[in-house]
Amino acid sequence: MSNQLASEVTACCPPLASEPLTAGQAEVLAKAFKALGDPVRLRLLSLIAARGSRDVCVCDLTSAFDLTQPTISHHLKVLREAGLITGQRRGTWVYYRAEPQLLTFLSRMLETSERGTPIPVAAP
Amino acid sequence: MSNQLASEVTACCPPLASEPLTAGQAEVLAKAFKALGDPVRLRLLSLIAARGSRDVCVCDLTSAFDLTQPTISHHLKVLREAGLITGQRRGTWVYYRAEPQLLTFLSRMLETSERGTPIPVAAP
DNA sequence: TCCTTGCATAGATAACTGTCTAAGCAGCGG
DNA sequence: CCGCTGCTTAGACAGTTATCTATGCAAGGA
Repeated sequence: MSNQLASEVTACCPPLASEPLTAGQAEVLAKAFKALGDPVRLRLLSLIAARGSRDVCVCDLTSAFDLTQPTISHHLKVLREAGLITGQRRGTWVYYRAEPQLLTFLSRMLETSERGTPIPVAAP
Repeated sequence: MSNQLASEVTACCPPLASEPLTAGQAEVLAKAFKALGDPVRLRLLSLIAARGSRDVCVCDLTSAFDLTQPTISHHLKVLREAGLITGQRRGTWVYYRAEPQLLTFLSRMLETSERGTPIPVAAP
């Protein structure tokens, strides 16, 4: 799943803005961005990623939301299958941590030549 | 629409991995990532962004896909409302160009402290 | 003025998704 | 072995979305 992304996309690697994507590359990349396209998953990912290499128990994540535990589990699965996080069982609990390589990769895909321009407070 | 993103999110700005997002920030960011979560839109954006400040006629975009013109128009609208591209009519044709500021902003949101690690070719 | 071309909008429909409840599975402690 | 806790899976359902056809609108040329 994550390997699919890696194998399909490793060869390419110039940012979006430098040359057009092939249909195959776009297909694979879209899965990763789609996983980021939900506010609950974005918050989950930020909660996990903000702890770096110290992984997080699912029980700590569920308590941060007003959603049932199966719903959180579903979102974690989506993030997992996108390759953005990995889970590991230790005893009764399951711990997740972020995959910084894919995050870094996606970050570079969105880079443009236009550096140093902060987002405007308001556009005309 | 794009202003909503700007106003909600300008104040924050540390990357995902540095501190957890608030629910409001996640809501707004998710809209932008959701727009990127479709292979057709990713290819459209890359076709547009790859030309930098030289904008692209819609007619050139539709011919690159095996989809009807209204479908392409729909995807362009999604990208437009996400603030990723802007359109301008000149005579009979409509031309689009990318908004590098938002792309740069999203890129920074995905940055991690782990720099310089390329994506692996295959994971175990 | 009318016709043609380029693009957007409207409406319909099949497919997907986010959420819930219910049930199942893995460990651990009695 | 039994029951409890933490998490995942299954199934249902409402809301969303990607695509199409049909239509509308703007601009330019005859």
